[in-house]
Amino acid sequence: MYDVIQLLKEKELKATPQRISVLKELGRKTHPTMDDLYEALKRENPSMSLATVYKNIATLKEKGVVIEVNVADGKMRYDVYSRPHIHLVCQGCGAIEDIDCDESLYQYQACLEEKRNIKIERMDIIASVEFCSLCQKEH
Amino acid sequence: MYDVIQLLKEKELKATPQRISVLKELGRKTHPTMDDLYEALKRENPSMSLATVYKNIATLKEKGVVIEVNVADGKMRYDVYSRPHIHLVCQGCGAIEDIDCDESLYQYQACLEEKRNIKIERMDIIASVEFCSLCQKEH
DNA sequence: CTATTTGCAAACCCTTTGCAAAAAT
DNA sequence: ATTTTTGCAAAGGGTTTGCAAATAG
Repeated sequence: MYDVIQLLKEKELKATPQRISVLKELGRKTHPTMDDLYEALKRENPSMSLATVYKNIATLKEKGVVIEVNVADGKMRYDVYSRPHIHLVCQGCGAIEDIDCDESLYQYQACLEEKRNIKIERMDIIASVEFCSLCQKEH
Repeated sequence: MYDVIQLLKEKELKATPQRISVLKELGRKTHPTMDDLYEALKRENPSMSLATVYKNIATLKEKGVVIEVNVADGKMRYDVYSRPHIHLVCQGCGAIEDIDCDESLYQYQACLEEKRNIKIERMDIIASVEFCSLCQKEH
């Protein structure tokens, strides 16, 4: 677990209780929706405002701490950025699991980046499953 | 170019002028947004309603003719499904280009499908580019 | 003739914004 | 003391829905 206060200092962001708990909650959950986040945060601080969560996410996104993943349904999901990885997305429920790149994928990516002069940010694999290991439900 | 009337007959959908032009327009453009579609369709038939386009897209989606791609910004993009392929997405503008899978990717996908007992529907690669070959602009 | 589809307007949901009060540095 | 952040409520933007009239088969 990263040091939230330290991280905020590095990014020159004020360490408000709201911001601290947003970051901590992001570290706890994997790829929560805004609703997931807000509900959890309100439980620990009932005066937490939805707008505050959105604003904090926006700020953290600008600083490169958080990335947004927008797949499967109309809802954004949020992810603390660490290293390049793949998102495996359940088409049924939108749940997301992180997968590390394997060697062949790294090679494919490097090749594509060079050929097109681009920088690959992420790779999302959208899949359907009979019994979803991501959300533990049938679809 | 596919035979639109024939396709609709196969899918047991009524061949209304609106539906026909939605399908034709989808064949003309690559990954249009709803706005792209609606604006083009209104030009050829000014009484075309936005709701009708949405409803047709929903119907065609159910029948497996059209898939939605939801990346980069809050806007859906639509794609007539043909064969498995990769979407290369420009992080700057959301433009999408189709790329065919190469052999190593097919292998990776097959391996992942077997290991996890899933069916991969598509793969989206989100990339940033200095000069976007997709939208022909700098980001 | 029957079932589907259209077009309009209203509703919906998620996200963003403006602003004055509160808090961080 | 200055600048950022909060919380509220209102606005925004894309998408969906209810319903009566029109149309396809």
